[in-house]
Amino acid sequence: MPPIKSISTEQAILEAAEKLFLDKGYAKTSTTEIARLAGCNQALVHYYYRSKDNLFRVIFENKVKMFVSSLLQISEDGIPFEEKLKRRISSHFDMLKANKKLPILLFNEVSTNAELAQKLIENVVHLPLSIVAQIQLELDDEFEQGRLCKTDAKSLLYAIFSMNVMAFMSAPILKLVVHATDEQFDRLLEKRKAENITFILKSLKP
Amino acid sequence: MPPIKSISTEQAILEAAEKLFLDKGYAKTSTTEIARLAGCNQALVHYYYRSKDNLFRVIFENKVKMFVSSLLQISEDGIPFEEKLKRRISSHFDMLKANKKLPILLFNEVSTNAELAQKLIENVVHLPLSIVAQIQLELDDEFEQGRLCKTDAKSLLYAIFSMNVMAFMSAPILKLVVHATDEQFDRLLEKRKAENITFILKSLKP
DNA sequence: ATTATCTATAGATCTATAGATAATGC
DNA sequence: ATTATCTATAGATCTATAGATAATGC
Repeated sequence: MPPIKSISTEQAILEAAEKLFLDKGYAKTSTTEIARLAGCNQALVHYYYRSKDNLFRVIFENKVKMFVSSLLQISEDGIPFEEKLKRRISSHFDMLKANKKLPILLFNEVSTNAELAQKLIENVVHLPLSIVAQIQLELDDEFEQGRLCKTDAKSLLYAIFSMNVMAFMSAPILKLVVHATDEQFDRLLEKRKAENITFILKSLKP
Repeated sequence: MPPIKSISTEQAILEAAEKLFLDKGYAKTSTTEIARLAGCNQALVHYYYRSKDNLFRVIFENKVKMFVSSLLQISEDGIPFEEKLKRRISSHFDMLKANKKLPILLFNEVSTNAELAQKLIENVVHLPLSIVAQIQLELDDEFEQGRLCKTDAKSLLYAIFSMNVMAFMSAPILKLVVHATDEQFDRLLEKRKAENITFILKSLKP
């Protein structure tokens, strides 16, 4: 059994790497820097994770799943559809808020590293597509009762995903443009969330 | 006067750099590789552009302006508002189609390179904000005539921007997931464009 | 003369590994 | 004995520049 202290170093490397990858991207982060932040020497990074590439994959395979599936959470029953939808948009937005830098990193690495993309995708394709079908059923039901217009579930999810993710992708630019403090920007984000919800709901009106 | 042939090498470096930066991002592209693709030796890259950093800025300052302002083109007069809006969404989408890899590159570099971000922003802040005001006027006018619901111009532009840009950001992932050929994917994109237009217009219904 | 191009190289990385030493578990 | 940690280093970059040579414009 490996002692607790060793697990802690292994973990420290993981956390340092995650922070640095998110801040600076894969290519601009060095294993030397990861080691420094983790408080150990650079050889240990390879001792535990073999290669920089592998370390990246270990960290982000789970994140990718979370990132994509967060939109497809199963929602509670016995709540009006509109309320359920509101909560879905809201919780997706909140997940992003807790992982502000994740979208850019993932999109960038997937698009500049074909091999990595392939490997990440293999583990994500089996997403809960059944939930998309479930949402489509609810949408059709609401449509037949005249409560909203005919809507394609994928289109709807795409719109939610786009608008929510874009809030955080464009944040670094926006921050510079509006010269907001972190607190002010936080309030801006909350406004953004509310607007996204309003906008999506409006698009569903019959 | 510099001879034509020299301008052509200078230009070749520029084009090689643009292609590589778009394909692999800033950090993963080396000046050696740029030179190879441009058909000259690596020292020339620095002879013409001084540093890799500067070369990047030369290329992308204009792109950034184009990227952001493409949504704010002045539209022709004497056309119904809805038609004008359709064209705006469509032409924004088409600009992105002609620069598929630009969004990811820009978002990534801005978020991982604070200094670069600052410099790029300084040149873009003076955007045609008057056009946003103009669009707001038209929206208010349409609202008063009962043709659409009360709508905030910035929110509307944000939605268009988000949904259009996301189509191209998510393309590399989507391509892998659906196993589409380039042609099939192109048709998918056209469908996406139509859906974005439909979705946006629906959200404006009174 | 001036500008463009090349060769060669300094100096700074950076990743990965070999091999020594220390710490831990049995 | 095994696992964790360290030092040291090979080998491969990569950016930027110095200095030589070739091409061009006057």
